[in-house]
Formats: sequence, C-alpha cells, structure tokens
Amino acid sequence: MGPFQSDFLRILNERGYLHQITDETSLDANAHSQVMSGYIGFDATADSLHVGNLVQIMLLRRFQQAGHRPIVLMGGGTTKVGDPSGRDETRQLLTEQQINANIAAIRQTFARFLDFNDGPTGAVMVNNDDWLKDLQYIAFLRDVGRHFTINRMLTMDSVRLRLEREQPLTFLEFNYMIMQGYDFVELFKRYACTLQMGGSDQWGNIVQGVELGRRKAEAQLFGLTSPLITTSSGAKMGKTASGAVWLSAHRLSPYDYWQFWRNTEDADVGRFLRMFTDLPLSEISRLEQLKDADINVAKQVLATAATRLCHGDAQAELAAITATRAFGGAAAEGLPTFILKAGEPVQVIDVAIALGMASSKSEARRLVEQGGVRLNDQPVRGPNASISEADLDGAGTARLTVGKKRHGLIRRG
RNA sequence: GGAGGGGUACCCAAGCGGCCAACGGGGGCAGACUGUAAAUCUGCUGGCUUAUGCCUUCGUAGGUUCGAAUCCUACCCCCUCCA
Repeated sequence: MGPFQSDFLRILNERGYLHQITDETSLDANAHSQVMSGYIGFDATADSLHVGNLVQIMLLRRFQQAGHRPIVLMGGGTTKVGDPSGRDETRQLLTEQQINANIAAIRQTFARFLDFNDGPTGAVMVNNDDWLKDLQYIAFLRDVGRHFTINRMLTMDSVRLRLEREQPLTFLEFNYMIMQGYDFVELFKRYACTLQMGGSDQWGNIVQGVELGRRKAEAQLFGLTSPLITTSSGAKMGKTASGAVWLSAHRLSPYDYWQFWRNTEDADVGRFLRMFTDLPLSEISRLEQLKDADINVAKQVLATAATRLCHGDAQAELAAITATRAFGGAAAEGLPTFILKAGEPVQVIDVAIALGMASSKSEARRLVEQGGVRLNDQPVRGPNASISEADLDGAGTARLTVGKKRHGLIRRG
C-alpha cells in the first residue's frame, strides 16, 4: 500500500495498522485535504475496555493526531439487544442504567487516549441507542432493508463461514450488519462522518455501511480495517493469569498493566512499540535491534510507554520503579500490601490469598508444596508456615513472592 | 407440530450403576532451563481446620438402589432432519 500523501494513512502504514481500505486513493486525498470525521464502534457490555480494544483506540488516537475528528460510537442500543453469538446460556440483558454506567466508565479511559475538546478535531462520544431505540420496524425495513440483498449478505465471510460449518446464525445476528450500516449513515448525517474503522473481522459490516451510504445518502463513505493482533505464538492478545487485561485501573492495577507489557514476547516487541506507543520510529527501530537479554530494555520501554498512555505519567513511572525494585529483590512501594498486626503471626497461605496470589487455601497450599512461594527469597517450607514480625526487615517490611513474577509486600501495621 | 441427537469442571471432550472429584486434549499455574522471552521437559489444576477424612459438582427437580454423571419420571435449554 501507499505511498500516501496524507499524514494519517502514512502513519498507519508505517506503524502497521493497515489491513484493508475500501478506496485507498480517495481516502488518502480526503485525509490530506480536509478535516475528516471517523468512527469506531465499541461494546458497552462491561465497565471497562481491555487490551483487545487497544488497536482500535490507538487508531482513533492516530486519526486525531493526524488532524481529524475521532468519534467513539458506544453500542448502547445493540448492547440492549444482547449479542447472541456463542452458545452459552442466554446472556443476561443489561438494563439501561447499567449500560449508561458502563459507558460513563469507559469514557474515562478514552479521555486518556483522545482529546475531547470543543475544537474541530475534538473527540466525540455518541451512543447508537439515541437513534436505534426509536426505530420503527416497518419503516426501517422499507428505508434501510431494501438496500440489502440476501444474496450479498450470504456471501459475507461472517455469514458464509457460519453456514458452512452448520453453526447457527440467528436472525438477530444476521441483522447486525444492517444495524451497523445504519449507524454509519446516521453518523454521516449527524457528524459528517465519512470513515469507519475497525478490526479485520468487521470488514464485511463496514463495507455494508459504505454501500448503504452510497445508496441511501449518496455519499462516499470509507472503510478501513486493522489486522487482527495476535502474539507471535499465535495466541490472541490480552489474556493473563487473572483474566482479561483491562484498561481501567479499578479492574487491573497500573502495575499489573505494566507487567503485561513487560512480558511481551521477543518477536512482538517492535510491532507493539509501533502500535501501542507514540515513540518515534527511529527510536523503535533502534530498540528493535536489541538481542537476547538486552531486549529486556526494550520491553521496559514498551511497558512504561504503554502504561503512560493508559494510566498517565505518574502511574507509569511508579510501576516501572516498583518493578525494578521488586524484581531486583527489594521490597517496593506499589505492590499489593498486607498489613501485619503486632504480635499476630499469620499463615503464609492466608497472606497469599489476601494479596491475590491464590484464590483458595487449596491453591495456596499447592503453591507452597510445589515450592512456588518464597518469603524474602527463601522458599517457604511447609503449608503451615507463618509470618511474624521476626520476618520483617529493618524497614518493617517483608516480601512474598509467588513464581517468578508475582510479588507482594508485608508491612508492620 | 413430528422424528432423532445432545446438555459433564475455564474451553473441547470421554465416561454410561460402585475402582469417579470424574480419561484425554487445550488453556492456566508451579518447578527445571533462562533473560520477568520463546521452545522443551516435569508436576499441579473443585472446596475445606491436610485429612487412608469431610463437603459440593456431571442442565433442573424428583424417584429407584446399600450405592447414580451413569437407570426411571417430569421439566428447561440447544442442535439436526421432516412438516
């Protein structure tokens, strides 16, 4: 692809965000000559986004950096219906209050990545419930449904694959692409939004929106997708011991977020630096050259830069310092901390649970038995070992470690 | 509406009266090796006052039996084919 004259596409291309574009040349020209508005849709099913959403968030960020206006579309309306995919028991439907609370919480995260000012390139957050909730079925079919042919929809990958594998596809799901196409046209009308971005799995839906725009609004709309991000080992990004890698601090501490990036596989470091940090490309290519143990430096840079974007400078610095100390064998601020009351020894097992290192006594006991737990770098002998003031150092702290990566602090109360 | 098939732990998937807290994968955790990497090997992977112990779990509720994930009854949900 390329070369591009617009800053926007050039940057996306250099940093590895491009997968497909509907009309590369025209989009490039538009992005070069005018301030565009572009959007990406997000779920409102949880009160926090996770790393899996990060590429999309970064796309909007790049878009704004390149002098355009990013629109965050929250799927409040579609969330109300509930995503029927997956065969688990019917997902509980969220109430409007829950959805609105989720949207408010998610907005906090976006405020880190985007600038919601009142200027021409200020970010905007909208909820598709605003227009979906009042839709009339008949009117919708007549105005929008007529522009979609079943023939075409059946050829879309998302539909075809399901049918080929003889997996169920509900009518509701089948309608998702129509709703999404409608969103695009609605955003065009309300915000002169002419670009929809998304992950590569959204390509079909995005294209439908582009086509609907042409037929219904006689507008040229654009679609752009980013590649699906997996780790070099092929795993989907964003899973850790404790579940999803959340972007909200109340779900995952900045320290743990930093750790997530610090543990990036060697082969992914360059790619992640380009996509998930604002570091200049020259700096990145230098870091990328590092080999063997030296590449750990690059991982630290990645972790701090990525955490900075999501949680701010102060939290990122703190996480970096905490990590250096903790892994260097010292007790450190910022780790989960257990307060030891004077004269009350506590079982190691209970402390491990309190620090979130084990979810049950059985698990904690197992960890100890397998030699996975250390107190001040000394292996904990038996499952009945306890911690008392004698274990604290001069500063009144002790360190509990599980495995190689998880550290906790014990402090005099 | 009719006829079949199915619901098992985080996921997939065995088991089809006792030896089942439940084979085997995957994932995850821990150990070894390392660089807080990858790959590889080993162990663990329901809970409890660690116990040749107890409790809870095989869609839900009952029942048969000394004993059930396994048999019976009803109900709920899913899938396939026919109408």
